[in-house]
Amino acid sequence: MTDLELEKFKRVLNDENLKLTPQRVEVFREVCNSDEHLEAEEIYLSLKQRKVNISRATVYRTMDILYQHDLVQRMDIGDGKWRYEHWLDCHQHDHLICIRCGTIVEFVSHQIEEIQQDVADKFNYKLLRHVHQLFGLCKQCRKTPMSVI
Amino acid sequence: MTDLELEKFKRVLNDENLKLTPQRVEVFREVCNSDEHLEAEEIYLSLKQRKVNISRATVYRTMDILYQHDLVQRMDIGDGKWRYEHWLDCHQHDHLICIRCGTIVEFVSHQIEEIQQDVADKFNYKLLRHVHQLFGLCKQCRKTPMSVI
DNA sequence: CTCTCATTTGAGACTCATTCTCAATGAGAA
DNA sequence: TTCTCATTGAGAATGAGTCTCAAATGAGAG
Repeated sequence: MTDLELEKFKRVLNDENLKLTPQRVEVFREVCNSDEHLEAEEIYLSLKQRKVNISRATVYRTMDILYQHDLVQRMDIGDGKWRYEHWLDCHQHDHLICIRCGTIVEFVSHQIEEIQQDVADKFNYKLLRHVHQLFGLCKQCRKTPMSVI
Repeated sequence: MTDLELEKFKRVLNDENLKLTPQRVEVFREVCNSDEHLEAEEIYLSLKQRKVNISRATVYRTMDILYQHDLVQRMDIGDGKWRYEHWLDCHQHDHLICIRCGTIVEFVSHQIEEIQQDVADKFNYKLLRHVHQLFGLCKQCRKTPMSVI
């Protein structure tokens, strides 16, 4: 977690009249220091392993604040769980997901972004955000026959 | 529900050694006769209203068969519920969703499809399916000030 | 048409991610 | 340091979806 990140978090808490608590800082640190797409439960368990005992409720509540204020990004790959990734200084990107091993690759296409905007314009929608996920088999997994699953 | 649709369903059931039961037919009919993006619970309630009492479990089980065999399409807009739409003779399309009123518009872009394929190729993934959703405000809702929510 | 039996159904228990409740604690303004 | 609300933790509650199991039933065999 960089100073910049912490500062930004403090500013958000301050602007929203929320308190800077050790629990909130630890949860934010956990997400900042990982490059994975983390589930709330994983964050909870990582903290626990580091002897930082914070309740699940607080983890969920903090992730909500972080998400609502754009300090983290979240995604849902259809299994009913949110996955979070740190987001500061990151540009928008989309995901390519291996349905067998779960590997997630990030991609960016300005061309697609332009077309998305055109589509929204065409239907008179004000475009606010999007979800774009490609599901398939990664290099490794496409080699292994399906029967091995 | 067209004869063609029913035939296709019968063929699937037959191929999979599944039985043709009145419950399965009624659930399939319900989806075929709607142009909405239906939740399982909505299907259950619509049937109930028509005095067709089928248990939730059977609705869920039938939707699963239909989805697994490509007789319906399903989508998840991030609220933890699957929404189903009938699919026969339909080409692939994506969705533009109003975050205020929930209106869903379908769109197709061959250009985006090509780029998606290029992205998958680039990372050596075998592309199997994708999720592409644009979230925004529809023509009506962008007029109304946010404070009205 | 009847028999047989594996499949299917319904009712309700269960799962699991997430949210809620509420008493106890703590941040931070004065 | 005091005061006051926001925050926390523990566990209950929620809700979509799945599972269990006894009873019912489709459909092939005779």
